[in-house]
Amino acid sequence: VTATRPFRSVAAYLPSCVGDLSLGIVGEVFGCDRSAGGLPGFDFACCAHRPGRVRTESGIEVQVDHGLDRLVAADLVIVLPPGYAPDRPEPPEVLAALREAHRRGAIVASCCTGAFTLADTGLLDGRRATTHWQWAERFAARYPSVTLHPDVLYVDEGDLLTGAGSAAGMDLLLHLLRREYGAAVATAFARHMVVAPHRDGGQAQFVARPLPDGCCDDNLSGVLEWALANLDRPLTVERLAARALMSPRSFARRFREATGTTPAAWLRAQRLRRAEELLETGDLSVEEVARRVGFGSAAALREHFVRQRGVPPRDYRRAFAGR
DNA sequence: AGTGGAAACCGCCATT
DNA sequence: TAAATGGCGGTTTCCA
Repeated sequence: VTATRPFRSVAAYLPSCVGDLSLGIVGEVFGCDRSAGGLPGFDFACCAHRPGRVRTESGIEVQVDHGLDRLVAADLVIVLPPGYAPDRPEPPEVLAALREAHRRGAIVASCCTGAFTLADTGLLDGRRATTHWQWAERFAARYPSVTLHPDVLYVDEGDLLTGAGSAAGMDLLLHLLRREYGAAVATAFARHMVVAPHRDGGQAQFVARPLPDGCCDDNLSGVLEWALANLDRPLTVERLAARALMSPRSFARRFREATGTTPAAWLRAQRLRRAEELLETGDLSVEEVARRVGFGSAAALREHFVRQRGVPPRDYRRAFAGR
């Protein structure tokens, strides 16, 4: 995982009746040339079992020029979901092509119920995965050897990634871009598409559970924003809870409901993310970076950085220096 | 690398 | 009665 060269050749697999939004997202990210803005360009292809016309879920006809051979040759394969219930598997040749692409070193990702296709290949056995919450129960029953995480936005298993609902495909792709090309590139893509630069993979699929009574302005999100703006300060659960006008116990509970993680883990992730940006763009010393993002010492930053990224901060900076 | 103190996490449970 | 709350304490994790 440490030394993967960024992917360049991207293939999307379109089942019949492909979901419009998933297709649109991968097209928007990989199919549109943004190299004028200094962003990486991709060799993007839509692939189907057989080249020809494919109708999307909403009835739009798409001309698909490529077949499975192009899919096998890609660095990154994205399995799109069919618009119908994922009851019948894709043709065996498709599953074989996905396995072959993976064997050749490709990253294979799925959106939404595309996870069913991915699971049908057997590649997900013994791995963690997610899918749309609506199909989680059926998925778990059909693929007992896959560890399903039904309530996260996406799951990164390195060479295999699965995204939840179709819009979470956006989060999945931004995460991939961040992983392979760095925070600056991912943020630039996000800015282009005018979406939030990053939602963490562990974030709950139900981010804002609508409350029936009038109390829709829960101050949790406000506190999170405040925390982001004051990352360099020592932020304890107790202090955050006080700011949210809750007891620490309730705050922790509501926090998990809303974000899927714990306050400390979330804070750590945000701090690491900010550190990545500073390392990529500025030339601050590692000590200074650690101070600015709220780590008590450079050693603490280094340790967490290595744990999450696999490389120490200096190497990370050097790897992205030329971009 | 090891370590001691502090913070965080989470199940449990009484209370509202 | 069902659901939310928040305190308690055992265990884990963090960090200087």
